[in-house]
This record gives sequence, C-alpha cells and structure tokens, in this order.
Amino acid sequence: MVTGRPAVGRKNVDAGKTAGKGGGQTRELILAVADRLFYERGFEATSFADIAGVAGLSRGNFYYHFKTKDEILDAVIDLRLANTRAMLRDWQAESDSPRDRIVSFIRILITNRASIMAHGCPVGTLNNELAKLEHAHRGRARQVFTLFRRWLVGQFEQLGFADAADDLAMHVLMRSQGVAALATAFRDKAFVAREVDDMCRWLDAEIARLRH
Amino acid sequence: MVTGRPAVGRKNVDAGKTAGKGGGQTRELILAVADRLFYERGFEATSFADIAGVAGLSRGNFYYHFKTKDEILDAVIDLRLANTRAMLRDWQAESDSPRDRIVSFIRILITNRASIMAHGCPVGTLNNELAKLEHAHRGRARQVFTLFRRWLVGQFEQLGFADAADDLAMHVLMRSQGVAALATAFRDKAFVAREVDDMCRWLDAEIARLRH
DNA sequence: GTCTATATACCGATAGAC
DNA sequence: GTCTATCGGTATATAGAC
Repeated sequence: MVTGRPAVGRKNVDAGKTAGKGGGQTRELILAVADRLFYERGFEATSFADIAGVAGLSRGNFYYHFKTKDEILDAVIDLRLANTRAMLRDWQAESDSPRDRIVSFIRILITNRASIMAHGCPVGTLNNELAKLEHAHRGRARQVFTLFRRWLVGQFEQLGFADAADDLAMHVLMRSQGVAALATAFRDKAFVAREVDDMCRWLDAEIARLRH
Repeated sequence: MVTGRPAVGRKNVDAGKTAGKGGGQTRELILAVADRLFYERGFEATSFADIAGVAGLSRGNFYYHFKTKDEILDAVIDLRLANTRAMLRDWQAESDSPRDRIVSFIRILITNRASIMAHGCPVGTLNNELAKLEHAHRGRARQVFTLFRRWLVGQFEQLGFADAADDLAMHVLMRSQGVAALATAFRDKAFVAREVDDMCRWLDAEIARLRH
C-alpha cells in the first residue's frame, strides 16, 4: 500500500529500448506516479503536469496511454485493489492464526506511521475526497474498503464469531480510520502506538469473551 | 461541477437597504456560504464563482471583503471555532453530569448522521485536505480538534480520571473520526447507531472501572 | 459597496510532426 | 510511442465604472 515506494522520479533515460515491444512500461510508470501523488496531494490537486513532471514525460504523451484523468483514477484504484489483494494474501500465508493476521492488519498503522501522519490513510482519504466531489468512481474507491472488510470478516469467522463477524470487522476498520485521522491531525507517534496496543488488547478480550 | 445549481442562490434583491450601515452583513453571508461549500465540496474544489453564485453576489464584489481565498479559509476556521465554543458551552449548561456531556458529544454522530454520510466530518476532512495540500492554515484547522480535545479532557477530569484524561479524550475523538469515515464510505445508518451505542457502553464501563 | 470587464496563469484535452 | 504546440475553459485576482 504505502510500503516501499519505487524510485519514481527518474528521467526517461531508458526510453527507446526494444521499442514497439510489450508496451505497458510507460503506462505502469504513469500509474505508479499517479498512485503516489493522488495519495500525497489528493486526486483533484494533482495535475497532469505534476504527474508528467515527476515521471519525466511530456503532457502530450500522456494521452496516448489514458484518454481522461478519470481513466487514470480508475486504473489507480485497480492498482490499489491488486496491491491490497497481494498484501492480504501475504498475511494469510505468513500465519495460521486468524488472531495474528488481524494483528498484522492493525499494525499497518505502525508500519506506515510516517506516511499516515503526513497524508492520512490512502483508502479513507480517497473515499472522503471522492464523496465530496460526488465523483462517479466513488463506489470503486469504496471497493478497497470492502476488500479489507471481507478479509477481516473471514478472520473473525475462523475465530468462531459467526453472526458478529461483520460488526467486528467494521469495528476494526473504524478504529484504524480514527487513528489515521487523528495521527494526521496531531502527528503524535505515541498516540498511534498506544491505540494500536489498545486495539490488540480489545481483540484478545473479545476472543477470551467468546471462549467464556 | 456542471450539475444544476440548487435553488439556494437568492439574488441580491434586498441589496441597497440602509446602505453604509452595519457593514458585516455581506461578509457574513459570504462566510456562511463558504463554510457550507468548503464542507460539502472541499476547500480546493470550491471556487469563488461557486460561492458568489450561491450567495447571489458577483465575483468582483468578493474581493472587497476578502483579499485572497486563504483569507476566506482563515475566517471560516474562525467561524467554526466560534460555533464549536458555543456548542460546547451549551452542552456544559444543559447537564451537570460530565458523563452525559460526553454522551452529548458522542451523539453528534446521530444528530448529523445525514450530512456525515454525505460529506464526512467537517473537522476531520478539512484537516486531511489541508494536510495533503501542505497548506499554511493546516495548524489553524487542527485548533478545532484541540477545542474538542480540551473540553473532553475537562469532562474526564471531573469524572476523576486524572492522568488518563487526555488519553481517554483522544480515544473518544478517534472513535468519532473512525465512525464518520466509514459512515461516509458505506452510508450505513445501522452501523453508526451500533457504534454510538458501543461508545456509550465503553464510557460507562470505564467509569465503572474507575469506581472499582 | 457592488458591479462589469479584464489580466494572467493553469487546467484537462487535442492535433500533428517525428 | 513520444514529442511540441495549442485549443477552449476556468481559476484566482485586479481595475475601474457606478
């Protein structure tokens, strides 16, 4: 998600190799830069000139790969969906314990703490911006939330929470969003650490309560 | 933004009455419209033409009252700070119980549920937008959060939570922000009601835990 | 104090040379 | 597939008539 940004700011020094071949290279560069700038500056505040400047491309070339700005947004959301699915798969593979997997989710607040304090949660802030713009892709942005939600529901179901799984999943998402929002406003590392610990304690208490 | 303008935009039919008198009238109209549009559409997405259109004024007249857009933002934040202080004073007067006052805060999620589901929390979303823009008034926007935070700290201190008061205040703020973010994304009234109930139960449990 | 008209810059998007 | 040049529209902001 916000993990290890590739070195996006290169000039197109490697252009014109194996020309005519597999294509997708410039397109992927544009998407990587747009993904980052839409997150750091916001969707509407990011212009084609901004993206082109960082990617080392001309504005004109741009429209060969994407017809409109909304088309870039759509592709960026696809990219985020794919990256999120990959991350969820990694967590699934790393541990057999649904409890530990949920903790992995909670701990992205620590892993991405620096970027969250600077620019907020990429999922929540894009949703908020597109909601205000009444943008056509608002529903697509929500899909990233839905991806996390369903995955969390699966974890809670494996823990034995049958009917309550969705409420618990939404509760975990809610807390993550709240911590991210206040982390951006106050930039307080200790607050983030304290709330992450509190979420883990809450999770273990819920599990203990289920086991009676 | 080519969508049909709502019929809120009165023309200045009442212009030219008691001319030269009480000044602040047009200025206050501009601020009220800007406050609403900055919330509903976002700060950067709202143009002078948008505000002028809704207020029934010309763009030119605008600059008689405010030199720059940032100056309007500054005045809107002042307005929100004043409105927030008034609301906190009302809650203080309405009840002698700090517990009930905190519940009053929690229940704005219900009171403003419709607008929150449409446009998010006005405090949190402005903070997020200004953080991404690295806007000079970012710190001023945070002051609204700080106002709520200090008021909540006072309530928890009156309840007898000495050193923990600030942590608890931040926890309440965090939950409110999280609920608002997900309410905007999923537009689920039942989710908001459930989380509000859960927050009240958490509050009473914390109070009970303090009393041993 | 409010208006019209305009300056200047940048936006998203297009056309066409290479 | 990438570039330069440019269009039409809109943004913030200003000048000056009334």
